[in-house]
Amino acid sequence: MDRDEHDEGSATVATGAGTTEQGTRWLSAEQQRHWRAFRDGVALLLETLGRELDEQCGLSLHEYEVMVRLSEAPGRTLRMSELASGIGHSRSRLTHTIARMEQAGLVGRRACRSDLRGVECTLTDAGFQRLVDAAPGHVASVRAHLVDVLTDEQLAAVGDAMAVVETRLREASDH
Amino acid sequence: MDRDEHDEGSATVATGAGTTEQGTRWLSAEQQRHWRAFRDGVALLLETLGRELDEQCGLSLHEYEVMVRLSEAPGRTLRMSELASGIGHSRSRLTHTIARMEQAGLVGRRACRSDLRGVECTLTDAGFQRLVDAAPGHVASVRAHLVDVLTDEQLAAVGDAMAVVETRLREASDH
DNA sequence: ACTGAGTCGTTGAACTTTCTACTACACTCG
DNA sequence: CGAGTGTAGTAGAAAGTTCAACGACTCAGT
Repeated sequence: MDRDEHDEGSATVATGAGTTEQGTRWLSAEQQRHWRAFRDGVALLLETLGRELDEQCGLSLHEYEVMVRLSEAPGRTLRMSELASGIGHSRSRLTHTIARMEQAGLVGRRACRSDLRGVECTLTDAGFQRLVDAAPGHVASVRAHLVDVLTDEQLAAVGDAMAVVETRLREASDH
Repeated sequence: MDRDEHDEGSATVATGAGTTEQGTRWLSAEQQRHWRAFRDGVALLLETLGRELDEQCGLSLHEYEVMVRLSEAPGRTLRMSELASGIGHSRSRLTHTIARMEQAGLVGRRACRSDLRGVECTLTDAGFQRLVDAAPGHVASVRAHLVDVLTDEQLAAVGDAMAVVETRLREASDH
């Protein structure tokens, strides 16, 4: 075991083990390179955007996302589960997040009229103002580290590709 | 406030607030669409890959990444800080993660000869075998949800774009 | 109406990550 | 040498996330 390669194991792991389950379609060197670049680039980008957002205005990327969704909803209000599925968080996680944000005065909660099981969550004026203050800095970060670093074609390619990925994943989970 | 748009606030947030800091270069509708597709697609993809890996072999994506890096290193050994910076985790986080993995028998630690401050972390045989067992399933997931869903050109475009993003971010932080 | 299955949101415990402080060692420069 | 500065790794507390279980309600079938 003296090689020193990739990520997904075709060479290092498979070679090192002597025999790995046959029939695995490993990634080609090219594919591996791209997958790894994607993985590492995304990790570094998201970490950077999150850190800058936090430095600029004390919000996490998750909280920001919650506020954006609420700000766009009619009446700046959404039900907990709509919010949760919209941003792909568990209901439990959202409950905790919203509880903290409610403490901070960013959102309010009240029972839902039409469905007594439900809870409606509303962005407060203070929360909205906080978002207005935060948005320019965040957009600047997204530009600085993603949008302005790529050509229009590259950004479009990335966006289109990830849209395909997301669509497939959603199709798969809806059966 | 009756509009219902995008993400980064140019219309909803700026409009809603009446006056936002002038001079902000908001994202165009196109750019916003691509950025949002990227963000949501990545989130869903990573969540799916992590869940499948965990179901298949009880490892998190982070642990898997640690094991891959160690498996590729000479002697299957790396110093804590090399490992941490390689995968972009804080040293503290890595300490906790490695402590858990050591408990589980996946890795071992010992003091570094050349630098007495340092600690060398080694993938055990059991850990390596665990990786060998996990790799085919994980590669299958990556194929199913990313690689095989895109054309070769799309994957290359995504990989190249994210490589640029990563390079820029690293340049920026090295001053 | 009544029952049973399913959804909504919450809760508290377990677990993971982050944050802050700390010890130990390395390196540089006078 | 030895004082000062910087780096490696750890430790514990705080903050955030996941998990399993629960109470409350809805809805379809009877």
